[in-house]
Amino acid sequence: MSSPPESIRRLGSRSKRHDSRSCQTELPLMIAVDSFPMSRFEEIDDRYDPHAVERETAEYWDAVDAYEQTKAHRDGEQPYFFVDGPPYTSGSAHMGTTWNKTLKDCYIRYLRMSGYDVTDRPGYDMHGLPIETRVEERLGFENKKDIEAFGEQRFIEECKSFAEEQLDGLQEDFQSFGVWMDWEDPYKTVSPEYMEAAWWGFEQVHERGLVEQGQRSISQCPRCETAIANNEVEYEVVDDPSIYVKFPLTERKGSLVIWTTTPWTIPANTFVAVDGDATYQAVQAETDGETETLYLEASCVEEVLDRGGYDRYDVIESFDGEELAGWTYDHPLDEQVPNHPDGENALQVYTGDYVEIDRTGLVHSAPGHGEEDFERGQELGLPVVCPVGPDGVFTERAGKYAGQFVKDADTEIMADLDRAGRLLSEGTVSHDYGHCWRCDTGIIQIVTDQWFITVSEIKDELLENIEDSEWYPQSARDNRFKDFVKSSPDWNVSRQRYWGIPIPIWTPEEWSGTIDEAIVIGTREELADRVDQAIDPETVDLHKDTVDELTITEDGRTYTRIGDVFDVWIDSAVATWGTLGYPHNEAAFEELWPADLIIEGHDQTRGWFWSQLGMGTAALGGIPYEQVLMHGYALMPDGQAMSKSKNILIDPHEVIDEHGTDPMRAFLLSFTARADDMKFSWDEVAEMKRRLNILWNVFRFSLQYMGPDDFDPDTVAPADAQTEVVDEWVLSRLQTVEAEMSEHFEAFEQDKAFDRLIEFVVEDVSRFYVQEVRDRVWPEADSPSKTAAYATLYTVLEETVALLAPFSPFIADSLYQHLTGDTGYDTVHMCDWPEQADQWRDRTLEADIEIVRAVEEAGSNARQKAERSLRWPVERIVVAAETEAAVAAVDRRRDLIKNRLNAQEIQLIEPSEQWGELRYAAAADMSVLGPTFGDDAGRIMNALNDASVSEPTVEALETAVAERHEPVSLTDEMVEIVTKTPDGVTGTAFDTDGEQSGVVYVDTSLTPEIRNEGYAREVTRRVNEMRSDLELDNSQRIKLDITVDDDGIAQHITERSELIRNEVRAETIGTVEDGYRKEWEITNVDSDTPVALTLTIEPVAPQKAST
RNA sequence: GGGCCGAUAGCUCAGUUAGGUUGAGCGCUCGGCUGAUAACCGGGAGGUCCACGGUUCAAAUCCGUGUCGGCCCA
Repeated sequence: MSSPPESIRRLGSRSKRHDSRSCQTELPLMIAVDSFPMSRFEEIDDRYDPHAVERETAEYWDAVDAYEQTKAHRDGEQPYFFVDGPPYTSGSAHMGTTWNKTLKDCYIRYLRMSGYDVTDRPGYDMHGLPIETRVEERLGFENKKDIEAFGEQRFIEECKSFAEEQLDGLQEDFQSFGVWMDWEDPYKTVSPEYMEAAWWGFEQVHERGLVEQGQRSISQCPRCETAIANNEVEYEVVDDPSIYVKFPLTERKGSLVIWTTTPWTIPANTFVAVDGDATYQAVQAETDGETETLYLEASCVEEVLDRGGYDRYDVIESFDGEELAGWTYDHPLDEQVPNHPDGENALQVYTGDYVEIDRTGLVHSAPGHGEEDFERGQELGLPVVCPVGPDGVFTERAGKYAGQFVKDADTEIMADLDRAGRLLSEGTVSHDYGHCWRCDTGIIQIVTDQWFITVSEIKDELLENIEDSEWYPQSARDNRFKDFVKSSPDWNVSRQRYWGIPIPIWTPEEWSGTIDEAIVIGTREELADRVDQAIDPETVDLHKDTVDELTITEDGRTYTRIGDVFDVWIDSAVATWGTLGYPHNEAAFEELWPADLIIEGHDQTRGWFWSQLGMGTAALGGIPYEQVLMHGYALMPDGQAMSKSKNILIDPHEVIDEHGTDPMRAFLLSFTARADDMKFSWDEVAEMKRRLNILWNVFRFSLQYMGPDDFDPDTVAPADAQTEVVDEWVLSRLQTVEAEMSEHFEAFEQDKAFDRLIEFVVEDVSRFYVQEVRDRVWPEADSPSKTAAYATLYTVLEETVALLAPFSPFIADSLYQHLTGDTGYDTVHMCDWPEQADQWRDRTLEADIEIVRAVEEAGSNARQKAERSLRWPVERIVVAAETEAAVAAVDRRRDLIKNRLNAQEIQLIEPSEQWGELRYAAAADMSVLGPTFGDDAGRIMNALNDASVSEPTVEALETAVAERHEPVSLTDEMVEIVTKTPDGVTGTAFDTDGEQSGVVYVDTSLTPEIRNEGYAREVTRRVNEMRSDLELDNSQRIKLDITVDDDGIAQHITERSELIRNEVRAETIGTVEDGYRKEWEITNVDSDTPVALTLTIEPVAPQKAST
């Protein structure tokens, strides 16, 4: 993505409330939404309930026109032309579409926040055979004749209303996914404006001389009676005949042997192809005493003769393939098909580069059917005979088979060949065979007249234009896409159907067949000008039923429209200008074209990515999109493809019902959008909900204090407050996260951006910062420390929800409203994307805290080993730092570590020093000691085990052994040095960036002071739990009664009663007769025995508090 | 049959650009915390990095072959 203009970048998030251009200023809205009163710091629900949040936020959006305002807010800024790839309007949104639209929404929201005026018109692909077949099914039609009987016009109406119906469903689906696009004004490929865009594009292509009519071998669906595109062919395994046929040679003895799975193409046989470089053999084969000569490729001989059931054979001669060229043969069905292909060059052997050496190495070729056969036949100037009609029925040309459906004639053809002694072998084969993607009918290859855009003529230009686009990932462009473009044939754009954009070609009576003689119409206006009938270009519909009536008379000749409609891929191919209403509206096209960005799945490489390149290049000489984000496919949890027809799918609505839209979106967006497929996972969606809940809890915590304390974020920014180390740290982290997220977004890696954000919320804000500020916000009295914490939290939260907005727009906006009330924008989606502020970025501090956290982790591990809970202070913590970075960080952040680990003192040991209280011992390795010392080894081992030395060296151990045993010479291999800590001390190593950085020792020795503090905290914790049981407000005062069944402990508690009173907001500690009583058990730390503790609390009536 | 992509802990994914002791979250398990609490924290177990072969001192990573899955093509 390119950078937005400076003027936009400079609008930092902190200044946005004073942005004079905000809609809020221009459109003072009367906001009074009963269901969503957004007064600042109002408490939020106890638990994050996605459904409630989404319902309320959607209502709120409607009430304040949030989408419209957000769009208007960027009106006139730097334009960003995003183009929506139109989903096809048959059926509802599946997980793949959901992922696709969610990605689009995420990037559009991000781009808007980054300051762009983004085009966001959604589109729908509404023409084409799939809809026709669905409508045919609905109406119970069998074939085209039913449609003709029903009436073209009525049928087109039915298709239109079916498509509109489906469109409505999709619109609802997409909105329920929280996608913000211009749902009021989608582009529809069936509208006259849009159809005109296709006409216009086609006319441009024609003017470049790239339109022609011609014969081609095409895939035909005999039921739909139309050509279908290669990518509309679905392959399925079917059983077909597998026959070896002898073609009798005319000028020499014997027969060529060919193999085919389509006996019905033999009537059209025109030549036999061989591999010029292969070796063929003449074989004398014998069966039942009769011999015959067969010609086959050498490596195929044995298998074919075996299949033919011959008793024996001899190879009598060898030929290069080249030598066979020119041999002539009799048509194998010469009696049954008298009018078979014939002529000077027909019924001969030719070389062909499509010949594969399998089966027989000789290929039966019928230019009237197969694509390769057709092309080779054209080269050779052979006649093209196709004795099959568009409905798959043999024509008169097929002789005795005329009137039969081709597949039905297979049996008879094989029988006839057999009778003539020309069937060498007959069997069946299971193989992939093409079927119509809509009606599942087996396709046939036939040659018919079709209209083409001759993209093969501009292949170099296509490949050059590809270079003008950036793909994410780029490898998809350079491998997959280029390969496809290199091998793409001319584009057959004609379909013999009804529901499509009519091809705007009018041909005269007695037309010669050349394009020069035809008329191509580009616009509605031109149509109105030239046709004989009076039509209004503003209102005319362009569908087949209308335009087929229109004639053109020029220079005394009358022209009628050809009957065909466009391949539906033409429709979406013109989307970049169709979506702008071009050519009808010129201004937007001039300003915006080509598209800045398109986002689609990798199946579109051969679909929309290609069709747009082809059409854009042929019509306008350029690629119509500059950036492509190509994502993967949505798969089932087990990695299988989803399939609607097999009912193997995850319905997005089911996911929303179960977990909510925001968690689903977060899940979808947490995957890379760069080509990899996504496996759906229910668990991960639930996990996303849990993570969003953590953010929810952070808000709950913050609002609980900011509200009652009347904190005013508009008067205190962090820069004005007395911020402390953790405040500065979390603000620095925020800047880092913002910088990283922007970087990832620019690289179209929203998944990584999202990771950074969630990690920040969970690890830094929730687990560290909130824990750290709790003590600061608890006291009721105002303090600079508390204010700084609020100001920090406010900034962090406000920017965090902005960062979250593209991912989970509902919860982000809901939290934003709770935070800003009526002081902010009406929606978080109007905010500027938070940019990092250098003033808060402090890398040293961030690195320090990383070390602090590593020390803390090791410290809490050491505490756990010593079984001393965090509630209990420890006398001291010794950090033996092993790196200079650790020394510096621990030294600088002593207080923080003290606080986090509840220690009274932090002692720092530098790498050059040794902690004097440590001792070292050795574990002997007997596998080394044994061979070295023999009998003595056991005694040396004992001496080593008893040793306790002050330095971790072999020399020190030698000395120790010498004192207990006798001097010996030890090596490093003989011993492993182990550390012995003083009594009451446990240690755990810590590391940073994978490097061991030191050891944290915790001294758990008890002192009277520690006992006072520890027992007091045991009491406060339990009292506070009881306050929670009673659901008391934070400010509620209580009376407290403490009874403990141990005089020593009672004494410790008494000595800290002041602390307890403050921590639990108790007015008095004494006898409470009538309160909430609870029995507890605490542990006497000295004797490790349980002690009964009874606590009673009673809320006191609030006096008119002065606080 | 061909092209492209993927395969790493029970699950979802990092790590592959540039070879150097495989990581995270979830789940499981043990423990802790308890004024955000249906939240949160710490410890632990858990791996043939799909298989085989090659290059290399050294391969999850590079090369080759194969298997499985996905997309596209025939």
